[in-house]
Amino acid sequence: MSLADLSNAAAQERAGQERNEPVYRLVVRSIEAKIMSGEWAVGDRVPAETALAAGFGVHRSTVREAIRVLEQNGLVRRHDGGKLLYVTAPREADISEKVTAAIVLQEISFFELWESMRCFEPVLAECAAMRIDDDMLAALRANVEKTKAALEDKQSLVELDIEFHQIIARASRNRALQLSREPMSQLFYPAFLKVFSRLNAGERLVFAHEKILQALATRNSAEARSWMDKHIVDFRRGYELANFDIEAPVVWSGRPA
Amino acid sequence: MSLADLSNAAAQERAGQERNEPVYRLVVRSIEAKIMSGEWAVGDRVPAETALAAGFGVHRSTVREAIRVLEQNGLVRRHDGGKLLYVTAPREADISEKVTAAIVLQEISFFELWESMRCFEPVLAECAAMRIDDDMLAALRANVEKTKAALEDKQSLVELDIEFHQIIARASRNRALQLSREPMSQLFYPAFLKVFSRLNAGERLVFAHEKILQALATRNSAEARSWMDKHIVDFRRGYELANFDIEAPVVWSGRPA
DNA sequence: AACCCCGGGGTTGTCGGACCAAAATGTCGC
DNA sequence: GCGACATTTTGGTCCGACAACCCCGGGGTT
Repeated sequence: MSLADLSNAAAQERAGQERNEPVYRLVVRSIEAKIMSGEWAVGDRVPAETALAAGFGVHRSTVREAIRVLEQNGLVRRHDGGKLLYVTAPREADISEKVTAAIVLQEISFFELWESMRCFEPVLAECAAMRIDDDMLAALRANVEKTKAALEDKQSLVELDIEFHQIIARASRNRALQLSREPMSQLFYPAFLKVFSRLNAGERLVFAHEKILQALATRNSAEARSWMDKHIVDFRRGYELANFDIEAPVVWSGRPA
Repeated sequence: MSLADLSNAAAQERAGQERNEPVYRLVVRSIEAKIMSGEWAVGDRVPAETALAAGFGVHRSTVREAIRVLEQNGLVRRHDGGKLLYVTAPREADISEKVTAAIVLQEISFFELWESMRCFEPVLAECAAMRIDDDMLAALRANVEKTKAALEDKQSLVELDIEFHQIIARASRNRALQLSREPMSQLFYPAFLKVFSRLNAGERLVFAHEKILQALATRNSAEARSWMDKHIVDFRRGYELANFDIEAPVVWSGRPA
């Protein structure tokens, strides 16, 4: 870190598009670049605010605003309960909230969400069939058993369903797809609760999950994909049967635990 | 906005999980809640920093840190060149950078990215076939014509390819899928440049694009999907033929224009 | 040697106040 | 009605300060 960094960024700016970029944003970009380029590796400790301020030749308040931005982007983080700041790779959760907010505020329809899930889930199942390991298979089996035992408890049913799909997503071993799916599922599955409250679809759900599990256990990716697709299509029918408007914007149901 | 807001948030916190949450975060949550609940509608002007500080009973610096967070989340924004802050719904671009950073720093492999694109693009093409309008069809035709004329200029070829897929994504009229695809494509298509530099694949690209365009024009969603799938699979072959390691982590190639 | 307690130093969170440039707004003359 | 000019807001940055708290190492105990 040095004084030159800001001048560099400023020069790049002059040649570029926007003039008069605030200093705190220059600081953000400067630090961002250090992290993305690997100069500051994940796990490294970030210098103290005062040190950064001195290094960049700006006031600590300015540095603090930059840090808030980086923190929000998940590029730096303080270990639970601690004060010290470390470089870190953004996590699912960092992204997920933001995508969730975007979907809600853009008033994206439930149909769009469903269509996305119909895009993701079958592919994830297909990938999972090829790559799932015994641990995850065991977890899935346990999940299905618990689901069978919870046919009466709508709330648990929904939670178990979410878990079922989450395990499959993990088993796909494709972090990019997981990243995309996570926020969707966050908004999608709560709709399950509404549907289950009106319909008695527990049996259908267990049936589908069993079929999918079986396909995964035998590493039959085509079957896994096909059953998952049926499962998702089936859910849409349930949604409409329960008399919900599929074109209505997705709604936001509070914070997670 | 009132003094009560922070006490509410603080109370919620005491009952909740984390103790000692910083005030600026309470301010964030408070404003966030106002926006998500619709109390502050999209398009409304956000009060001045001094007003907010007075309202919440905190120092202006504290409010500013909160604003940086909200700004980063895309919940508030200042209209181009202006100073005033307005409530707004997060946009693609807000999300996109963050996901991009996450993918790079998590060292996600190009294979995972490719698999994601193979998940998205065919579905997007399928949806587009059902919903594309004449304007977008015209835009696609123009794009393909320009591509034919630019067979020698690798750089333009890549840009036109990106545009081609972007138009289709828009034509799908599924904003949720677009949201997911955007960051992937941002990292994916730059790889095109590397491939095109080593292979002379312009003809194949134009051929595929023409087939896809034709399917879209005739609203044949099955064909659109199938050709797009071939197109993506084909790209992977090119990537390997050009002797790139498909398991290597995705790399970050600077800022967009 | 391993462990726990403790206190000083480092770091963050928050505050008060101040200045300037640029944007926003109001005013006036045409 | 509409532009040019004067005035008020507003955001960006800085200075300096202080308390609470974490961090880490030293010293004592087992």
